[in-house]
Amino acid sequence: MLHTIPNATIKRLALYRRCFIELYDKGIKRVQSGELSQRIGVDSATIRRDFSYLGELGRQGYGYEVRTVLEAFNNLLKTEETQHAVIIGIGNLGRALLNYFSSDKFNDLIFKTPVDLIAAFDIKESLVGQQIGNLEVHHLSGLKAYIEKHQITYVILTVPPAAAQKVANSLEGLGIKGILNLSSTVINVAEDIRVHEVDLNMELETLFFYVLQKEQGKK
Amino acid sequence: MLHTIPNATIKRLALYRRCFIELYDKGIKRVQSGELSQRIGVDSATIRRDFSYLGELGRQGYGYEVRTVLEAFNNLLKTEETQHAVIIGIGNLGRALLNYFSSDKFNDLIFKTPVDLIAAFDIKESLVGQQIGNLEVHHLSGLKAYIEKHQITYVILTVPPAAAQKVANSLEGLGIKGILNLSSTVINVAEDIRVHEVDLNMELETLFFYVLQKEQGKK
DNA sequence: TAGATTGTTAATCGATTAACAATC
DNA sequence: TAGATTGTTAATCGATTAACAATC
Repeated sequence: MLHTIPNATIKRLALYRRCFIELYDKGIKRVQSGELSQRIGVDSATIRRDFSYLGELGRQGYGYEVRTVLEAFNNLLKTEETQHAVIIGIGNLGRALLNYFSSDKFNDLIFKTPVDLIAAFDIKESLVGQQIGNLEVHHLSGLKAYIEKHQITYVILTVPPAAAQKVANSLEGLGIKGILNLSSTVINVAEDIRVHEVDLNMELETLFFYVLQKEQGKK
Repeated sequence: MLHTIPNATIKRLALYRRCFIELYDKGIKRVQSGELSQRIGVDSATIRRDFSYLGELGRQGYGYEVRTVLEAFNNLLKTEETQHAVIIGIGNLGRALLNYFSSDKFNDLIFKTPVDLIAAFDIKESLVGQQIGNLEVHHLSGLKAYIEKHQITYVILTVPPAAAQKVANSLEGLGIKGILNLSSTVINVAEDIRVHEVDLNMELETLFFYVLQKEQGKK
């Protein structure tokens, strides 16, 4: 096992894990790199190479034990302190994410969730106090105190674009490690906070550019 | 101008376009590659190289005219027939996307939208006939007829994971070019349909893996 | 052992970027 | 013209993958 995982591999880890959770759910006990390749569309040599960064997970002439690989992922996800997250902005997108993440069904050896979502925030008075998913909505004014008290390290940002930078500013210096930014605008924060941006508008446009390119290739 | 745009460039095009729309909104008339680099975190040489695939957009010693670049993007987005999309699955995520895409504010020279979202589908009888955003919800049973009648080429898929493959199957052979798959599961469709997958759960996990890696690098 | 698939080597491919000539 | 920044060349870097030795 080498100890620096390349960026290209990191980007595929979540895909691998989801695939193995699906296999586990289906009761499939082992799988080979060639079969995985077909399922997820990644070259089998790339898969073997990627897995080798996580340890020697397979057995020659046999393949990979589903359970062994899932446990390797959980070891990777295991951290000294539990990681807590809050979500800010309870519009439709915020609600969708609350439903994904607040279902506390899995937290055992196989299905450890990397981050526990424990609270929701919004500026709208009418939402404050409501229960959505299984979390209570707090007012944005209490954000800083909450983050400090509960040692929050991750933030899911689903506020409108115009509010994003202001909220992002208020997150600095509180020990936040990462922001999943779904606000459709770039935010600037201190270097020590990792921002991962997803813009669904851009995703549709990227799909469109790919199709366009493919069509032009034909001519 | 070269005529095959590399994959790495295609993945950045939407980011560039969004940035230029923001600049235009702010009334900024020109911009240089170095300044762009700071805004979006892409090396200035990469930006110049990427732009050169779209034509000679800049002027030496001057930079890029914001309007000129936006027009170049719109030429790229311009297609012989208008591209229509439907959204399938009107849960919270579906609603969030409806609000993004059904606002028909922009469709001029500067802000051409690549795809027009024109209808929504769900299997729930209670939603059918309702107006969400500015679109009407149809019953899923009418999907095939609708796609054929209105020459739909793009589908935004926001159904639960368990329903995704079945819906995807029903989309084959109808002229669909691309699917934006937000259903949190891999779908298998014919080769001629491009699938672009976004899983918000995986995105959070990827952020977590990046932070983990960064922390381990420190030790 | 024989058969099969992993883990890894080495070659190939594509993407990034430093550096600078072209040129506005 | 002088100054500046693009567009592009060429070098570097990182990712992919064919091929196979290691080994279960």
